[in-house]
Amino acid sequence: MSIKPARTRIAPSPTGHMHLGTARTALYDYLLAKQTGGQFILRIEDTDIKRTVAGAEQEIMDGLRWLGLEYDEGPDIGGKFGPYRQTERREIYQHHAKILINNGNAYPCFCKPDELEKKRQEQMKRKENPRYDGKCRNISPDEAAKRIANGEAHTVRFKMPHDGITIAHDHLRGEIKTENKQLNDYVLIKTDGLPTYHLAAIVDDHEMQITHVLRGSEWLGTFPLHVNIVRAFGWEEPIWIHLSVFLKPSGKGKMSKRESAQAMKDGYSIFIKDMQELGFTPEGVLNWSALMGWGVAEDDVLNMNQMIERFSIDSLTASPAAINFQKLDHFNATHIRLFTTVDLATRLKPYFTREGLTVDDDTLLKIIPLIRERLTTLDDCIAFGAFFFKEEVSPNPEDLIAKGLDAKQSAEVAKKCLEILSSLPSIDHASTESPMRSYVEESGLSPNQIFGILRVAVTGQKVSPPLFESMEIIGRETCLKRIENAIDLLSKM
RNA sequence: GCCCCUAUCGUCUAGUGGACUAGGACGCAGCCCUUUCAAGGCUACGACCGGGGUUCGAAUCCCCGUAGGGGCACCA
Repeated sequence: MSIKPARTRIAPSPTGHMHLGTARTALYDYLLAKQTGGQFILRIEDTDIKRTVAGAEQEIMDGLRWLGLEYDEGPDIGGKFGPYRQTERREIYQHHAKILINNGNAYPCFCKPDELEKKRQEQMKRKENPRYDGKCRNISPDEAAKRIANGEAHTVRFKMPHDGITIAHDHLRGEIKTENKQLNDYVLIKTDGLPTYHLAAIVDDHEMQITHVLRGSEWLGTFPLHVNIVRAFGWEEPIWIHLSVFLKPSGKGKMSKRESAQAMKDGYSIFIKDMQELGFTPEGVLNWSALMGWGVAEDDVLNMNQMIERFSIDSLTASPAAINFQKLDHFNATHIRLFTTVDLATRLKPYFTREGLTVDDDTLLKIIPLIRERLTTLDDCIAFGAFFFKEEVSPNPEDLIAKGLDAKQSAEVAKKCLEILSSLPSIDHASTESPMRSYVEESGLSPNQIFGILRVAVTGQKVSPPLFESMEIIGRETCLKRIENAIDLLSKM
């Protein structure tokens, strides 16, 4: 369905951890670019030096790559339209600010921060909208030049028209009309010579030939400003798409530090780096976040190729979406079940080794079919499979006692199991099941009681993958040893 | 306070004037399967924010409320 190649960009600020919202916007950017045969670009918006956090840029790049959102151009790989870090583009913005000054759409401002702050306070006291009063709007170019030459600190402000209305067009919301008197003479270049977002983003999007700007709806307020800046340059506008924000699970407000901490306690996070550590998969995270804000009627389990195929900016939704972590679990588990055995084994191995276990690859491959459908997150493999890689297990003695039996009776059951199993040359699934079933029949006990004792003895836990298959993988000697140990434990009670 | 955006099951959403007894997914409840836990299958419960219009006809278009969200920086 592609018309012409789209160039899209994700333009995060390196001010903290990479957020879920960034990931979703990047996903949509990526899908649009790939679908149309265009390019997806990473641009770092680091013009606020005070807020820049060391390592944040790397985290963004790592996060995008982990998600599989490979960018075609970016700070670490370059590209035709670089540099891709705004602090390295200072002259470009200076140049463009001059263009605006020269064509009467911007002016130098010499007002001091404290004096502006004072005015703002007064305006608020008078219940007026805090707005720049235009003091420097009409300083003559000659005088301005002189003061600049004298080294007087100054900013550059956009000269917003006082009259009329600005009509901006958002692809999801249609025409957004704003009275110009509501708008402000925003600062374009700060005293430190670096641009604000308003100038930098507009200039870069144009210079980098971005065709579709996808960003959060928090930019809707300054959207008319941006449109005015584009028009002041006489440039063609990109297609603007303001995505809805994510709300906390209750739907009341954005995720705050408090909710983030609570989520972390529950084993969830809205930070990409955390999600990776918590055992979520790129496939799960992508599928989940994609559907918050993108209306897919049916068949909503999608991989990257399917998303690329089906994505459309026309089916994006404008209303805010409450985060639902249960649904993340669902998508994560669903994608885990879709992985091939080898793929899943590769992904699981780090979680086992992180736990200090030595992983034998053959064993790992064998246990995948047993644990796959039991995993919600990748790190669940510890709960379901750690005992395969341990020399010994240490069951809770209480757990060895079957329901309705006492320790002595349970020990008798364990002994009988040991007797049956040790008489077999091998305890593979095929040869163990039948004699064990016969024993259940004769004993008058339930499968639950007998297999329960055996399960705890062999795996060390009450909940495990299927018993006979597990014993086969653990091996005859180890199984018998573990049952003996269980008998020992029971007889001491 | 001012400006902007949004409004369908608890949640994410489909729906673009008649095909709607409003569809799907998550969750929840029940049943089946079953040696535990899952997975799987089946069934149930569950929504058009309110009020006015427009129209033969409105979830769908308009207006007014209401609610929620976002913004009002030399931050992005």
